[in-house]
Formats: sequence, structure tokens, C-alpha cells
Amino acid sequence: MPAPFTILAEPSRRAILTLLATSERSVGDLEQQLRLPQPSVSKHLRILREAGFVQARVDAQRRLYRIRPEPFMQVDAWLAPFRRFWAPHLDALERHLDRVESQSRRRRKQR
Amino acid sequence: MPAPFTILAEPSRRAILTLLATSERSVGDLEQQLRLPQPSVSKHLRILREAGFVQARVDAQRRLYRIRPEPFMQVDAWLAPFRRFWAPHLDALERHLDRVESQSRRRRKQR
DNA sequence: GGCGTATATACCTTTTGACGTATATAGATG
DNA sequence: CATCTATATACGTCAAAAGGTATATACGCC
Repeated sequence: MPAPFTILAEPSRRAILTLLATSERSVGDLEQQLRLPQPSVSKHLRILREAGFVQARVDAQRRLYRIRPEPFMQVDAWLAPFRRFWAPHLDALERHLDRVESQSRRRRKQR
Repeated sequence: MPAPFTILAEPSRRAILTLLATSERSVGDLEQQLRLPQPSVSKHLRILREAGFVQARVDAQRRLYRIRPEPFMQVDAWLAPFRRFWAPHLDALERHLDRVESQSRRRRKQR
């Protein structure tokens, strides 16, 4: 299996993941949002799935894709040794990120 | 300039950066540590330099390379929206709102 | 100035990966 | 069962990127 960074090199795949970060989506949904040909979306999703970035569940003819955390964690772990170059107060940063995450979750509830 | 993720897709470049995370190093130093041909190291360093990942300073005939934080920060920022999928600091409210996702996470944990 | 060391670049070859088009599969619906 | 919708795959083409070899540049030292 290719390394997570190899997978993330492709802009359309990053765009797909960013959309899925908000919510589960069907292939057609992604196709519309990104203005990409359907086979292209399916192919990227296959690569993302095989690399563990996403997971599909079946809903009639549709496939609903959602994020899986493992490969992201690997990327995050690889990044760790470099954080000291820009994050002198790591715990302050964590608090900040937690706050941002909480806000986005609250927003989602309103739908 | 290519996106940071494009640069990081190459394994030798990630290896170079990981070595530089510890300390500043010369080209020959990297060449030895990684058992790569010298032109290969120089070429990767050029790409890393042009993408802002590293910076060189001159010491006689040698070039000493060191990490620059900016592109790493960009990667870290891109990763932010995905942290909620594995970040352990979930308070009660967030657990409630994320019920569906929590179920899939629990299933995966069992493996 | 000639030579050794350190690094960079040029050029060619090969591989990898993305894209487009066509087609296959699978379920839904009348 | 014929047809429509949703998604996946197969195949051919093309371009970007990596690797190897040779050579250039730059500095230090005798």
C-alpha cells in the first residue's frame, strides 16, 4: 500500500477528503461539488479507500463515503518532530484547536 | 510552486527532512546517512528549498541545510479539520452530537 | 596554477500516475 | 423484463517526475 503522503499529493483527492470532513457524501454528491467527471471521482475514491482514508457504506445504488482516521494519524505522527520549529507552546495550540473543533460541531447540529 | 503535499510524496525527501529535524546537516552527510547518490540528494534538496521546506547556509564548499517551518505549518493546518476523527478530548456534548460517527469508531477499535 | 573535495546542474531514460472515453455492474422502478 | 439511475472498471494516451551518468562550478590547499 502506498504511503499516505503519496495519496494526498493529488489535489482532487484532498478536495474530496475536505468535503468528507464535514459529512458523509455519495459519489454523485462529490461529483457535483467538485465538477469532476464521475469516473474520476470513483477512481480517486478507490485509491482513498484502499489506502484507508475513507470507507463506503451501501445505500441502494448509492455508496456513501466517510472519513477513516488511521492514515491521517500517521501523517500527524510524521509531522510531530517538526512541530518544535513553530509551536513553542504546544498545549496552548491544542486548546486552540479543541475550541475550533467544538465550534464546528456545534454548527453541524443546526442542520 | 507545487503544494507541500506534492513535495512530501517522495520518500527520500521525507527521509531528508526527518534527518534535518534533529540537526542541520551538509549534503555529504545526508548522502552518507541515506545511501543515496549525491546528485539525487542535491536534486531533492533543490526541490525542498524551492518549496520552502529547507534553507541552506554556506560553509566553505559545504552547504548546511536546515528546516524551515512554513510548509509544515500548512500541512498541519490542512490536517486540522480531520483531528476531530481521532482527537481524544471529547466532552459529553460532543459525544452526543457525534453519536453516529462514534459507533463506526467503536467498531473499528475492536480489531 | 594545479589538484582534491563538495555540491550543483544538464541530459537522457524510464516509470508512475492522471485523464478521457467507453463499457460493465447493480439496484430501483414502472 | 425493460429501462433508468448510480457507481465502478477497463483501456489507451499523455505528461510529470524520478533515477542514472556525466559534467560543471566553487572553494581550499599545496
